[in-house]
Amino acid sequence: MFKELDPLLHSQLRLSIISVLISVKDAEFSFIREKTESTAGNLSVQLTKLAEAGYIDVKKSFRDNYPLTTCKITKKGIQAFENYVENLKQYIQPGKK
Amino acid sequence: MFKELDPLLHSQLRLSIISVLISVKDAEFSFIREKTESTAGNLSVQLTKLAEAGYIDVKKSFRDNYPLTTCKITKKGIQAFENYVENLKQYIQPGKK
DNA sequence: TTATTAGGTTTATATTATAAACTACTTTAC
DNA sequence: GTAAAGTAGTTTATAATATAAACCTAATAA
Repeated sequence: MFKELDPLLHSQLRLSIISVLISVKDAEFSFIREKTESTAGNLSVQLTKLAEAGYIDVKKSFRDNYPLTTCKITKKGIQAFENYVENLKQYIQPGKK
Repeated sequence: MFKELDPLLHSQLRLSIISVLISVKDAEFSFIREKTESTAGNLSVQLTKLAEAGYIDVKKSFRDNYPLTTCKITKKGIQAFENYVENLKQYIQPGKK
């Protein structure tokens, strides 16, 4: 009856991250942090998980001598997100086919 | 930016339960168990949580000598569900204001 | 040169979800 | 009438997650 909700996406913070990344080319750590209003530690952990799953690519570089982490959603990530949203509809549109 | 997702509803099983209850007058434990494909233990725990939050009413009776647990969503539960769905849209409809 | 800030990561703790074990009966078969 | 199996759950223990606190390294400012 109910399709499984990808546990990696069914988390408020990770879903926020993907939601932010889906509509931009890429995003910096601090930008994602502001948008999602998360702590750096939590964000770091969740970005790592999403990266390990292949949902995002994380690029580490330097800018003005400081480390800079940039994230970009992958095709797999987009696919997973779209699938998640599709499955979720079963839950939130009761009665609909 | 992102509104908080009610942690009580942002759980696959509890969301399934509410999703089932929202479209029926009431439902028996075993019916919910079948629809949600959950184990009895897990279901019992999650029903208790939803009841403690006032999202559902749980009625215990007997039928044919066996215990019978019947659940019904409350106004508060409906409200919470509608609110949850509304907030969730921010996450899954990127770009839409 | 030590104090503060940037930009994170790692580790520890608290919270959740899930599964396994248990309770309290009832029915069926011997 | 009593042992075995089934119904309908609850409780407890364990595994998985999320979050926060502490830490790290290097850069800049005082």
